[in-house]
Amino acid sequence: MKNDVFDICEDDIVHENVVEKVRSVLPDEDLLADVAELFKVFGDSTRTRILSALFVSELCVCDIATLLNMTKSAVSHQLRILRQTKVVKNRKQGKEVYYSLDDEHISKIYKMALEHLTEEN
Amino acid sequence: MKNDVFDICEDDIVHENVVEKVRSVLPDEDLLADVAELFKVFGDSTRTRILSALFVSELCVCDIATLLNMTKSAVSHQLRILRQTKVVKNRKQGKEVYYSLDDEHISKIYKMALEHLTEEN
DNA sequence: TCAATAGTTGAACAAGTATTCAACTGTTCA
DNA sequence: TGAACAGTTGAATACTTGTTCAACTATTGA
Repeated sequence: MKNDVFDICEDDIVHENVVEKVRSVLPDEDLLADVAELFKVFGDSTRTRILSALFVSELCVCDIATLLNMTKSAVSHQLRILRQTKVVKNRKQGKEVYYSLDDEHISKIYKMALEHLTEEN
Repeated sequence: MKNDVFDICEDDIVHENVVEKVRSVLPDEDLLADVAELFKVFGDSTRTRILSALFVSELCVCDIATLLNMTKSAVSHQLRILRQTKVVKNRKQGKEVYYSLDDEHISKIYKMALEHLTEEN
């Protein structure tokens, strides 16, 4: 049987008081969108590989491409995303561009996730 | 001008010793993929909104749908993802299914991200 | 000055994903 | 028993996104 047109819950069944309580303390929608954007940056294995490399040492694009066995172009595109979100910074020296981590908070979040996945309890 | 066929760095220019050092301490590729998968779950604003609601209180699907102004179907699809990744758990009571947070580590990571975005320094 | 290399960028393509829609299950209650 | 509602699910659609490709800039060194 088909659902009602809007598939919306009935007013007398939803827990109105609970919903209102939650709504009143919920963070701003824009902030939650920012949280999602931040996590999205880490939600790609190419970028997590780049980041874990940069935890060890500053690296140029060529180094990273070699390390990950990817084209410079593909790496550069991902580095742009990491740059725009202030996760990495870069400096130019001659023909080469060196990348390193920019943000300490980000590192902590990332390492916490790694610990979460590696520890057994 | 066109790049060379594979767009790969020249052997004599890449910093071989640095690359080898980094390669030797880099976490396992599968683990880094898991990290990315974990973050991907948080990388959607619908899911971050669901999670921040569940931080406040256990809620049924109908409550969440009302709170987010979404269809039950859309919410249910996202809850499935959160269930499969062990971020939330559920219990059935009568016709209703109640969802709550499952993992304490996850909560810490999430709250750290929120702090990171809200504090100014 | 010009060839060679590092790196960036925009467009195109392919793969992945969130939402919608319709149909379905399971539970309640009259 | 059957109508009503909560919730789930698979397929379709629309949108997003990572990689490739080709062309481009900038710098070095011969």
